[in-house]
Amino acid sequence: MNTSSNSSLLKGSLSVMILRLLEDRERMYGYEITQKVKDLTAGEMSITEGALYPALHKLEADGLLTTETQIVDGRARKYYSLTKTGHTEAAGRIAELSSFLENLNLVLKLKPSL
Amino acid sequence: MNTSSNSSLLKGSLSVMILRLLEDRERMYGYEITQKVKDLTAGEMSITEGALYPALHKLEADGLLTTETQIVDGRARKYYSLTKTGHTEAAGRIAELSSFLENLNLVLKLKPSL
DNA sequence: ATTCAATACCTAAGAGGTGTAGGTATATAG
DNA sequence: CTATATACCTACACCTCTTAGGTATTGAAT
Repeated sequence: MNTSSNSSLLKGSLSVMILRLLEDRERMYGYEITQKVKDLTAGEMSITEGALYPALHKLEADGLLTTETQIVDGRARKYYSLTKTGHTEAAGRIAELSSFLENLNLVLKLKPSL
Repeated sequence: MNTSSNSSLLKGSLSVMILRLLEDRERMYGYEITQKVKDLTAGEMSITEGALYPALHKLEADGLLTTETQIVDGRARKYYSLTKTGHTEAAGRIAELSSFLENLNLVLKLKPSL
């Protein structure tokens, strides 16, 4: 994936993406998240499993997600859902990131000084 | 500054901001960059010196910036400018970051699935 | 039969950017 | 004479991410 050279994430954005996806979908498993991100970005963004699983585990350890494992077609799937705290935190972190991105854009798209 | 608790940068965004500011202004010194970012973002974003100076030094070591020191009002200022390579790299990195931000927004603003 | 791709989870080690917390020094306002 | 703004710097720790593995099942292709 990523025909172009760079696919590196910006530190901190991954967990917020996970939170955002779970706000929309209620219940997702790891592999599904990687595919959903690829779908949404037309293959331009891939999240690596080495980043995803630790992020998921941390979110769970922090009490924002709960898990439920199911066997589907002979393979184990670990479904993640937002806890009540997770819903609240998700809203806050998404707002925070959005605000940061707006500020970042103010810098990136600054009007040329004459 | 930042009355609110969080002011942390997304890893990798700082050097691109520096490059972007220098595309606009030709010549800037460190302290000026911190002030410019505050101005542009109405005080909502502050870049810490502990991040700024190492970033500036790395950009210089990588050949993207050159420096010129001047004494102004009794204080030393170290002016940074884009090298020829720096101009090229700046364009590339800004495009890369912009592309990443668009993809990130695709995830953050995804339409609710019905 | 065997091999490869996709599905599905995981971890360890290391790199690298950032924040915290210092340090030095000058000019100016109170 | 002290505090604030200006102006530079570094060391250390933290934390995310990438790289590079590992295990296992299913289904398609050879």
